[in-house]
Amino acid sequence: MAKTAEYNFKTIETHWQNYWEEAKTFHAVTDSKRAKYWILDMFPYPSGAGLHVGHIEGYTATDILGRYKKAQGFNVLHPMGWDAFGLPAEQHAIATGLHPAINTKNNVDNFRRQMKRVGLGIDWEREINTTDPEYFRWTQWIFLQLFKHGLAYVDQKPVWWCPKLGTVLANEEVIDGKSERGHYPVERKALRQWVLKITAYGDKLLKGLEHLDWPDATKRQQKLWIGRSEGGLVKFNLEQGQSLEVFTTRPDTLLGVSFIALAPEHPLLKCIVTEDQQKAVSDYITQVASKSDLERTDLAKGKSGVFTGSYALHPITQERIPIWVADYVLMYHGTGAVMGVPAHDSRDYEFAQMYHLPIKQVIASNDDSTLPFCKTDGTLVNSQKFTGLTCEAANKAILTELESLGCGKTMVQYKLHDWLFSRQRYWGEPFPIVWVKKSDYAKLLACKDSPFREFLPEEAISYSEGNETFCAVPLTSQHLPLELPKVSSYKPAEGSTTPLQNAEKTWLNVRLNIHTGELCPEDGTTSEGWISGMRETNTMPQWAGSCWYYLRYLSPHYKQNFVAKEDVAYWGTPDLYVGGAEHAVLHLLYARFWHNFLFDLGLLPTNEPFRKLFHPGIILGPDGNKMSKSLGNVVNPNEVMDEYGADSLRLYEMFLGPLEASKPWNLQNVEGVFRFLKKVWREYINLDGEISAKIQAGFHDTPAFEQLLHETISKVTEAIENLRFNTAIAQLMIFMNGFQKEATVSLDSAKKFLQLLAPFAPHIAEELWSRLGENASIIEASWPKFDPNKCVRSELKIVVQVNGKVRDEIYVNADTEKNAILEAAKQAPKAARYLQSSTIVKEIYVPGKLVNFVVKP
RNA sequence: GCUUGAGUGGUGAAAUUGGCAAACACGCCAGACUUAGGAUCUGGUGCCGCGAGGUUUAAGGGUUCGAGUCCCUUCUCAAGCACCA
Repeated sequence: MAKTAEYNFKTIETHWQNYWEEAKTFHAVTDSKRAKYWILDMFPYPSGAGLHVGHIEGYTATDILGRYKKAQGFNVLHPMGWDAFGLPAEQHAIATGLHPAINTKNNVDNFRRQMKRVGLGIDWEREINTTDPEYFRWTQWIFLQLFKHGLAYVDQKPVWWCPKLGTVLANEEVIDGKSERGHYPVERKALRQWVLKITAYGDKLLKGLEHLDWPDATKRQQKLWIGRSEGGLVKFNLEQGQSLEVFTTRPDTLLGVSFIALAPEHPLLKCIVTEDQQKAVSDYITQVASKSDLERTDLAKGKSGVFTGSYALHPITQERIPIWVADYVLMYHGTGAVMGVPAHDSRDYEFAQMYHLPIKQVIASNDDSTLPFCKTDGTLVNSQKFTGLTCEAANKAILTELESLGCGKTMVQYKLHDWLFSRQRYWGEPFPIVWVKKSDYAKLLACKDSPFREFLPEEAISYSEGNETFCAVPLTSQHLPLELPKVSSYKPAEGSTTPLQNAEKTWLNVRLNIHTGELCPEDGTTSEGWISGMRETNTMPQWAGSCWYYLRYLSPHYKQNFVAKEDVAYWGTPDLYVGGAEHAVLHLLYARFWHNFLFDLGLLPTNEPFRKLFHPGIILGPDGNKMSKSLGNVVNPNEVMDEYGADSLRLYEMFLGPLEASKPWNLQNVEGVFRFLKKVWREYINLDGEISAKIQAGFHDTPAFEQLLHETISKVTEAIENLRFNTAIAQLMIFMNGFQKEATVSLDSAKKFLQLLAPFAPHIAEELWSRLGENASIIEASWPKFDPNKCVRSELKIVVQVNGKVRDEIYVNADTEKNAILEAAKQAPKAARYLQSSTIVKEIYVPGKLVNFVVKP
């Protein structure tokens, strides 16, 4: 390349980006002899809008760390991929008729090009894409493992349905009664859906959190989301014979029960409402049903309810307890019924007051017993033989009593629900499942060596329609990947719910040979060993592919398994995971679930995927609001790169503020970092395009400059380790200001500075490095070593305070004794003025820093 | 409402265990070099005051020789949760 005199970032940046690609600078190879460092970014959804400034913030941060670790001698793995299934590509397909794969490929190409333009040191040979059949082959395979082990099932319970998106959503995807994507209203609807039994991992997911180096807020959020609560299940017999169960965390308050409240959706209501209450109850249920869930859970409104006319019998006292229906009881939590203890639960108290139900205090405390008394640090009163026990003791005693009466047991309840795992979309992984009639399933069960037994669960997964029961047959490894069929439309047809039902009949209806494992389109013929079935037409949610993508980076081309044993043995799990906090109870929970599960199968060496997690803050629009199209405050990073270059963009984003802070985009500051880079260039390259004469090989730097260099090495190193890139850049600027003031600087120091700069502004660093005569990439050179001896000062500055106020400063030799320093401090002219007419009552000396005289007038 | 964070110049922000508040940068002011400056360099820039000096980390109180940092109260903002029995 021509050695220009100007800082021509365009030429430089293109040149070094090509160099890294050709030299495979960032290609990582499994090498058990070297220490590894694996940095993981949350992979992006390749949207049509291209890379935005938030992506660049996180990816630059990890790139800086990766380049730094590489210079430190680590075998660094910094891969990238695409979370490419999802709604926008599908909507684009609906609008244009173009297959989503085409749109996805264009977007991916654009994202990759932009990432290269930012200068990210990515190992592109490990690029993965969740929509690649060779990738989702293993997503489907892991699903089948879950299926085989009884962790995937179908259910008809009411689920969140979003009419606008035309699909069901998981609990975690519903925020304040609206869809996470698009903020559309959702409603409850009963549909047959696939569900993953994440609750089976509730305890493991909770316990596993303890040892993770994650932001506290994120751990707390997951903990609350899992919402483990211990308590008891209490059975109340009804007067007329049936029984109902309630879950309670407070068995100690059992003797204070004065009513029972059922959720309006509770199935028992159909048969227990007495005749004279029939109309009131049904009117009430209709009224509640017309409200959205949001309205129902709105705290601003009071509680309401209606008496059913029926009574339950208290399991211990045999008292008659009225049964009510009340909207504050939620069907989807616990048993959908609660025991009302007004004296010790604020909601029950409010309800009892409103309907004049008895309030029986059964717990009292010495210092405060105003009702409702909801704390658990009291003792029991009015509770027969349990009176006098502490709450804790009573919880156990009452549960034991209930158990012996056969109407109670201890129980752990989770707020976490099983994970709704199917979507009514086209652009997702098809389920490798075929539904067959129960009678045909029996044939399969009878065939002991059927290939279809590979993923067959112990208990059949089935659903009924009319008089027929259908059972789920898992495809075998041989059938994977099950690719998406061509469809006539990406929208569900009238009367159907899924787009895949638009596929050819030859895809939808198939025949299986239970002996050979063969699978072919249905042709209406029957012969021995063949059974007929229908494909599952739901697809998996976008979270599926992101549940295990990080593992695929380790063996992206491996055919025999989702990851190669030797690769995962070497790389383990990421040393650092960087990505947005918005996935706290979505991706970060789901991926932990899958990883824990795969660990339990013995397929992974560790149970937790992400030991260390960091959330970069959101970059806000210039107006301080979240960037959004509707506010028109979305900024385009390309414009900055056009005008100032990628190195400036990187420095700018890192210099905006602490990485974890939300901070507004403030383009004025880009000038500062651009000037800094121009200054670096000018100091190294003279007007003829040659190395500046100021940089001299073999020159001995002044001690002060050497000290500045080593302070800079120390501060930059520490700042990178702690991801405090803004302060690292400030220190680089301080160094450069000092550099500028020197008449001559050693070649050695000039090189060391470039090495410190290289992770942040890699293009200019590489360019100057090579102009200084180096042949290899700057990142191959080992990171400068900090020498504390260079920073030892012979003279110390001691601040002199009087009564805590700074009055003067003195300079002393580093080896001066304490008493001599105190004496010198007293002599300091400005300080002496304040000491003259007073008596010193105390002298404080902080070694090497300050002296404080406490005086009295 | 509950939980958890945070609040420092005109702006983005710095500040090891409590030890010189405002580093670095933007902006602004003045100057130098220039035909020119959106290039570059030099100096200044928290607030009050001509000055000596005083004063300042949301507000108030406390602990301490000493508090941006620790404790208490209040206010504001952000995030999360929101009838979870």
